[in-house]
Amino acid sequence: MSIYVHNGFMTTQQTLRPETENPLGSPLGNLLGDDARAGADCCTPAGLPALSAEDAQRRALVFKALADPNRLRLLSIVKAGESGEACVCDLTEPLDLGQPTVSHHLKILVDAGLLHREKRGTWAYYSLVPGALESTAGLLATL
Amino acid sequence: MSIYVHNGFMTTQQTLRPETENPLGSPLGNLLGDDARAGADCCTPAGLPALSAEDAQRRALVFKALADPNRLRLLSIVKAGESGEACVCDLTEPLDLGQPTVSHHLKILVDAGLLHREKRGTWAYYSLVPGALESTAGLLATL
DNA sequence: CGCCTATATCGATGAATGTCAATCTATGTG
DNA sequence: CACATAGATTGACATTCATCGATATAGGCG
Repeated sequence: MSIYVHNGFMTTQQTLRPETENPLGSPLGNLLGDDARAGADCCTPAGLPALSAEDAQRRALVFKALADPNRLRLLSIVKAGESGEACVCDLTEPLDLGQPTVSHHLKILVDAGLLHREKRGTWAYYSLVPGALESTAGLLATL
Repeated sequence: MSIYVHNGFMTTQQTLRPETENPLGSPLGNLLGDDARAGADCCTPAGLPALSAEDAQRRALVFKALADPNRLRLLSIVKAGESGEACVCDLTEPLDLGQPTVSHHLKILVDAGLLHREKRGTWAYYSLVPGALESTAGLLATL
């Protein structure tokens, strides 16, 4: 049994555009979806994965946002700021990236629910969403 | 090549590094570039990034391994198994992916230091590296 | 030995991603 | 109003990635 006949199509690669509102809800809003099964054989037949495809997709969005060195540094700089805020002009130079690129990265972090954006006057101030990093750590603990 | 000898011990923070040295083809391969532009009007000068480029790169590797829904589900299944193990035949079906693809994902997770691979007879058994998820959570807390 | 099974690796391909230059939008200021 | 500035958006390009089919390796069995 179980010759690897894969008749599937795009079962795993749905496009998830950050353009629109998050179709899966806030990536950090929800945790905990599991059911564990077990059995015994050569391996465990293991009916269903402990993590649903949707839940995995939602969590992967957050980790995808963290999967870039420049975005990690952006978070780090924002976090390290004494006021807890930073504007784009603060973030462009230390990373040695162009302004559009930084803006793009910041958007990804905002979409992932990690950063908050507040525009005051001409400047846009970014700050860590309270508890976001802790929630993300929770995504790992509840795999 | 191959033969990843992983001396399985970790020092809380920094042990999730793959054995392979990365070529670092990143276009921003510049650090310590002290180009300072005079006149900080808008925001706090904010000094240097709290996270070095190398550290960010290393951490991003781990998050990159987590940034795929199928890999998250693989981790979940491995973790959910009562024996703490799972072999590839267990992991191929629930994800509805081909065997080479699953093997590829597993390799990425092993390289990231998240999974351990042990071959017994014909089968390869994968298990969570003890403390790996906690260490990864630590990467977030110490941004 | 030859064959079967389980897993890994290779090569190709289409999609996603990071980056920049150019441009657009909004909010100032003279 | 004209003009300058901060930031976002667009379009293009090169790189990386996820996936597959085909093949290679390696252990088990007759």
